[in-house]
Amino acid sequence: MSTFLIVEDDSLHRNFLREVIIASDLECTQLIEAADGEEAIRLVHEYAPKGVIMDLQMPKMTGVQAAKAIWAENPSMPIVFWSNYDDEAYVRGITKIVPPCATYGYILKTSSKERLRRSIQCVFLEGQNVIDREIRGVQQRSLGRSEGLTESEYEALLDITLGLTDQAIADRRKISLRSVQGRLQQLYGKLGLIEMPLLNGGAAEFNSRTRAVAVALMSRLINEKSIESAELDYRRSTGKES
Amino acid sequence: MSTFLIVEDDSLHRNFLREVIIASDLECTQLIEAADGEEAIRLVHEYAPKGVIMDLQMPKMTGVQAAKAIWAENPSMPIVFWSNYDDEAYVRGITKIVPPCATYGYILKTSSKERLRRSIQCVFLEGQNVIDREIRGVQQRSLGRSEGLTESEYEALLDITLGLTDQAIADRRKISLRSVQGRLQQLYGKLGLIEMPLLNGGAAEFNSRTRAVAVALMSRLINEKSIESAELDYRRSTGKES
DNA sequence: ATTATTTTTGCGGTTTCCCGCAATAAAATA
DNA sequence: TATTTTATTGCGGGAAACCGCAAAAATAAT
Repeated sequence: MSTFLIVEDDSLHRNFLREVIIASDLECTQLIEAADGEEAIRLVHEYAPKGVIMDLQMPKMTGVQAAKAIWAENPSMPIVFWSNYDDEAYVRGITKIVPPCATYGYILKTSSKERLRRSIQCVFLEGQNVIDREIRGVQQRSLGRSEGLTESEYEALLDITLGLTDQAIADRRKISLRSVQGRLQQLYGKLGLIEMPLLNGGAAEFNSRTRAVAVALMSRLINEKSIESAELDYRRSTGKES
Repeated sequence: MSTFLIVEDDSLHRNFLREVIIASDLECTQLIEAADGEEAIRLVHEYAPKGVIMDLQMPKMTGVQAAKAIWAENPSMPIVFWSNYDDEAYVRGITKIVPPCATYGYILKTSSKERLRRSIQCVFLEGQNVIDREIRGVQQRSLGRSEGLTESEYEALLDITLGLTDQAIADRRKISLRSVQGRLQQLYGKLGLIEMPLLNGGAAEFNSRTRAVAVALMSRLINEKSIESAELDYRRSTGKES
């Protein structure tokens, strides 16, 4: 007997997933459902399902975080991520935490029912990793003329997005003040903030720091969820008040 | 004969809406659908439906913008917004553009089928305005100890979110540099940025400017979509390159 | 081991931001 | 109209941020 877990907050989508799984020729004898990450973790614990299929965007806890928790206990658990977005923030988050032995899939919600069904079969039956083509593009998408961001730069981006000062970042990352500024400089360059030739002799139009956040947000390098988890992360690493 | 228009990018939700409308005892003889704002505007033009029901979050164009365009030509068109979010950014956007003579509804996607059906009937049959209770809360929700933001302050918030410098804001809004800073000061206060007593004698932990953006984002005062439309707005008001 | 390449760091100077104090100007209220 | 309240502006100083230049340190490549 095999159990599968659906993690998805929208009930319409949950029903849809249920249908697809039933139609997938998995020998699925039990189907359990969770509406958010915490519940998912609990249910995995309790039922030890054969596989999980989950939305990335959920209340309380990102799918990425939930997956991390699940994999922490159960590194080989197959997980299919079914998401609306091709945000770099998500993809980066996942590829960073997927254990070598785990099989997983990343399917966009715009995919057809057929494609989703096939992908589910590939992951849960064949143990293959399946990543939608559109996503693979994101994995090494270059932003404008430059290549993607370094881990350091991405970190710095999150830090300024949180509103930290240079000094605070320096303390946190254990590097000098000037290094922080160096990384930011690098970041600004890659985000294409420095090219404006300042046509009119007037003052600068943009503040690099805040503009960087805006650009990153608009080009989906980061998103609201990633800000929230960065915030939690920061809180945990400093004052331990929840 | 009466026509209704569904505007929604997610096909599952579109099907759901179709079902509900059909079950609503509207004398609906024709049901047309659009997957994004532009298409919606076109279809309204072409079919002159009796009413529109639309998602707020869509590709290319926010529901708010689409509604604005529709109401510009057809100020009395009844529109039901069906949205995932109770973001202040959306609510503020809508209440700013709804014409006095228009009837509209704002229903959350978490509402039950029944409630949605009833709401649709109220709007399209009875010409009532229907706003989910959870939303009404947002309309004058107070942020922390303070009341909501002024229009000026909200504007300023968007401006710094875009990454504009104080000077650029001053130019744009036709006020002095110092006024901009005054408004920001006000904003920082309302966002609760100034209370940290700076426990350790160390340097400031947060940069007010960027921190304000982070806080606003996390408390849903603004969202990604509102940034994007603010960006367009700004571009249009200055260099007119698209 | 040696040579490239990248990162980190320091110095110094300019710009921008942050904000208290206080005088107008404008708007709301009595 | 008189009075309160609120918003705008100027002044001024201290704190961050921004950034070019260039040396030292750490990494990667040959």
